[in-house]
Amino acid sequence: MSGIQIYDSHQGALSTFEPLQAGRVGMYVCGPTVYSHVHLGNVRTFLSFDLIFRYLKYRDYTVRYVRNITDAGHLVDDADEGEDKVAKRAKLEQIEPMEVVQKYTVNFHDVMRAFNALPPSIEPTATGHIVEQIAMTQQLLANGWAYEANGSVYFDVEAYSQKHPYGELSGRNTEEMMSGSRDLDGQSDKRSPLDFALWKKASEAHIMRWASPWGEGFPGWHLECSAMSTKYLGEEFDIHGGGMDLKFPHHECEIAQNKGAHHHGGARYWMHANMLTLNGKRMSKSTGNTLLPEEVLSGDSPHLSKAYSASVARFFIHQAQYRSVLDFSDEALQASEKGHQRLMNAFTTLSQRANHGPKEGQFDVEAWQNRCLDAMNNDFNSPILIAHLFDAVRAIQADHQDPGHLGQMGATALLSHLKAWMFDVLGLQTDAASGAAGASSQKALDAAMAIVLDARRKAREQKDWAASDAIRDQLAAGGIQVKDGAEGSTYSIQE
RNA sequence: GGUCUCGUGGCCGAGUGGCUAGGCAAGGCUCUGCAAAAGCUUGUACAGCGGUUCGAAUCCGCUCGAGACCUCCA
Repeated sequence: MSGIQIYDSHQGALSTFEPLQAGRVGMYVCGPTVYSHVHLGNVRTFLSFDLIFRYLKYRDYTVRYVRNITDAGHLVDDADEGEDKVAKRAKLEQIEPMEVVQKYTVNFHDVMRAFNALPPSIEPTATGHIVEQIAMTQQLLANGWAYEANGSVYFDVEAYSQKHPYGELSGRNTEEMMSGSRDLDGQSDKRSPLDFALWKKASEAHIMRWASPWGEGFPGWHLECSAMSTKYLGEEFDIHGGGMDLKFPHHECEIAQNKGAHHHGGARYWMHANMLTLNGKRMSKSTGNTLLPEEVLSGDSPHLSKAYSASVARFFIHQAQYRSVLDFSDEALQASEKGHQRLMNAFTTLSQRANHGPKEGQFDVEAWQNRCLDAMNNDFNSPILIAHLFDAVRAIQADHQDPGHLGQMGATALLSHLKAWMFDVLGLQTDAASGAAGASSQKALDAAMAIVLDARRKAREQKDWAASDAIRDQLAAGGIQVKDGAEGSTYSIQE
C-alpha cells in the first residue's frame, strides 16, 4: 500500500497525489445546469466523484468538496443571441426562471440522495456569485486579457495565447482551432471566434439580468466555476473534476481565466469522468438518447425489463473504472443485481457469524485489506476493489463451513473492513436502507398477503371466526389493516 | 477534415511485456421430498495483418471498426 495515484488529464499520466496542505484536500466538481432533469449519464459522473470523495474521507483526508449549481449563464449555443438554457426552459414551462432552477435543483438533490451520494461541503450557485464574477472580469480586463465590446466582455484568447498555452488541457493549439472554427458573421462583437464571453449584455427580452459596470447583463458560463473555485478553494487547489465533455471548452477556459486573473491555473490535478453510453451512443438531453435515474428505480422505460434499486445501479457504475466508457444495458444491470445480491448475502452471513472457532484463522485479512487499498490507490480502480470483495465473499463462505478459515479475530477484522468498503466507500445500501427497493418489496408483500388473505377467506367460509379474527388481529398488530368488502378482502399498511 | 480514445471469451468489465482479474450467463458436481437458494468446479478470450522481443492482449507500424471532442451537453 502506498500513496494515491491519480490520472491527471492535464499531464495525461498517472501522478502521485500530494495535497497542497498535508491531510487536506480541496476538490471542485462541475455540477449540473438545472434546466431539466439529470439523466443517468449525469448521475454516473457525480457518483464517480462521490466515490473519490468517499475514498479520500476514508483515507482520513479532510475534504472540502465544492460542487456548483449552474443556474444562469449557460447558453443554448454560442451565437450572440444564444438563449440562456434556464430562461429558455422558463418560457417553455411558462414559469419564472428561478422556478425552473428550484424545480430541477430539488430533482437533482432527490436523485443524489436516492443514489446515496454524499452532499458536497459547499454547493454554490452561479447567481449567488455575480459579484465575484464581475470582480474576476474586472481583473481580467485590468490584466489585459479581456476587452469590452458593446456592453459585453470577452476573453481575448489571442492576446492570452501570446504568453500562455491556450489549449494546454485539451491538447489543441490556437491555429488548429482557428482553421476549424466558423467565421464570424459580422454580427458578433468578438474579435476572434475563439474568444469567449465573460460577461454578456442582456438583450431587451432577456429576463435574467444583473447590473454591472458594463450595463445590465449576465455572466458567461465558464466564469462561474473559476470564480467559485477561487472563492472557496483558493487560487490554487488540489482536484478539479467534471465530465469528459467539459474538457473543452469549459475547463480550458477556466484555466485561461484563472491564469489570466491570478497566477495559477487553479487545480493541480484535473480529473475527467467518462461517459455512460446507451445503445453505444452517449446519453444526451439534446438527442433524446437518455435514461432517467427515476426510470431505473421504477423500471418504467423501454430500455428496461424491470426496476432496479439505486444501490444496484451504483454497483453497476462502480464495476467500471471512472475513466472508461461504460455501456448501459438491461442485461448488464441484471448481472450487477445478481452480484450485488451475492455480496450483500455474504455480508449478512459474516455479520451474523457466531463467535466460535479458533482465534486466529487462515485467511490473511491484512494482506487482503492492503490489496483493496492498492486497488483504490491506483486511480480509484473500483472494479478491482470489487473483485477483491468477491475474494472476501469466498472466504466468508469457506468460513461458514469451517470457522477456522477466518477465525474469530479474522472475522471481526474482515467485517469491519468489508462494511467500510461496501457502505462507506462504494456507497452501497441494503435493500432496507434504500427505499428504492419498494417496488420489489411491495410485490413480495403482495404475494405473501394473497396467501394469508386466502387462508382467512377459507376460515371465514368455514365460519372459523376465531382463526379468521386471529389473523386479522395479528396483522393489525403488525401494522397491516384488513378491509373486508363485497369483492373480498384487501389490506393496507398503516403508517 | 482536425485532435484524441478505444476494439478483451455469450454479456458487462479489469489488466498493459512472462504469473487465475472479477461479476453475470452456460456446462458439470454437491446439497435437497420437489423446486428454489446456496456452495464447489470447468471454460483459455484479447479486431485483423506485419514488426520488435527469448517471450506481446500488453510495445511499434499499417488496415478495418467503434466512440468522444472541435464553442449545447456529466
